[in-house]
Amino acid sequence: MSQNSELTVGQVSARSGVAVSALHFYEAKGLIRSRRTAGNQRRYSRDTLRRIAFIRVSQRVGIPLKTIQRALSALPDERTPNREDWARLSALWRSELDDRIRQLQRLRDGLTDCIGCGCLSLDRCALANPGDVLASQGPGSRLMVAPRRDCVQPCGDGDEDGREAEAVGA
Amino acid sequence: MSQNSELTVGQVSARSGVAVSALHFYEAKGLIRSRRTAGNQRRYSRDTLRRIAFIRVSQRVGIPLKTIQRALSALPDERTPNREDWARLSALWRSELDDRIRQLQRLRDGLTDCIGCGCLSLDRCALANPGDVLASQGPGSRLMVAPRRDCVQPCGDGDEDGREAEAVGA
DNA sequence: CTGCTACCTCAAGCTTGGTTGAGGTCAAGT
DNA sequence: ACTTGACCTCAACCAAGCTTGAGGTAGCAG
Repeated sequence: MSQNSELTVGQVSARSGVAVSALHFYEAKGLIRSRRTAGNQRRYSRDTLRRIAFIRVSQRVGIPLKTIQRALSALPDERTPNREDWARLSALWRSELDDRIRQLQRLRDGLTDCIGCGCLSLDRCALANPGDVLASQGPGSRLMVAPRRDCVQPCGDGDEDGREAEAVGA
Repeated sequence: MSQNSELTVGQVSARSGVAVSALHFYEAKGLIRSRRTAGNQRRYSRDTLRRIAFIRVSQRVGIPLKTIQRALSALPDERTPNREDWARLSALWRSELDDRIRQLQRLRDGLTDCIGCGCLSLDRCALANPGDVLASQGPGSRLMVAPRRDCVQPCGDGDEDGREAEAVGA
């Protein structure tokens, strides 16, 4: 058995539930590293599993791989990361996560109001989060709703007219 | 002025903050519709702004465009949607949003524990959400973490060994 | 009539996060 | 020696959600 404390790519895949191709991909992106055998095969140290765990958790928080990579690169090189290292890293996402939860909650509350009034006026309802730049740091790629001007103003006041000036400002 | 209650694409873009190209895109995907002038230019009815508002909100909830499209297609054709219509639609995302908030909260709590122990053991920590299939319904495209087996088991028990059998199943 | 801007179409390109496939090697079992 | 399975590389492809660019039209001002 290859219980030599080193793992093959297949073993890592099986134990992590991450496809081999994804592991290659992560390696290409610098998220994990491997030693090569004489025959050019990858061998992973056990803490790679922890890296992968971190990657998966981070993805679920909604962090893009690039950011995860940057975070991981803060781990000590040539020393197996210890508890504290991982704790420090995990703590990084904590506030990110808090933010995202708060955003969604605001969105939900707004939406609830909106459901009540049915107007979908974004002045008063859901999207009315001016300065909500961190918003939509959603997973995947760009939703990037914020940077321009997040706010649509469909309904003026009553139901569905609204000609409240072309105050769109360039 | 084209205050004829119909809007040009540029006006809609300005008022919604959505790029003209994106509006074309939405139209191609069947999320919005337009009338054409004799000269083949698009003219939008005012409720289009509300549709766009709905689209943006939905995206922030993390709903993919295709799903949003399906939802929008439930709106009455050839009758301007009223409050109730919009309210019904918005309500659709309500539970979705609740789910996502709950997921993130669980993730946060798990992560908090994890920060304490620093082990990043996904048995006990953050990712240990078996059967969490709805998870990672994140925006953007696929994070699709769940369908296979979401759980990595990096650390056995102590710190960084863990050879708890190759119980990886299949 | 010229010129300008806003508009049109269609195709190609971009980013993220991978997967799929072709063509070839390594390592182990018989 | 041969076969099998796991592994290797590299390029191509996928889906979402757009943007960019080329080449052309519409419509208004002067």
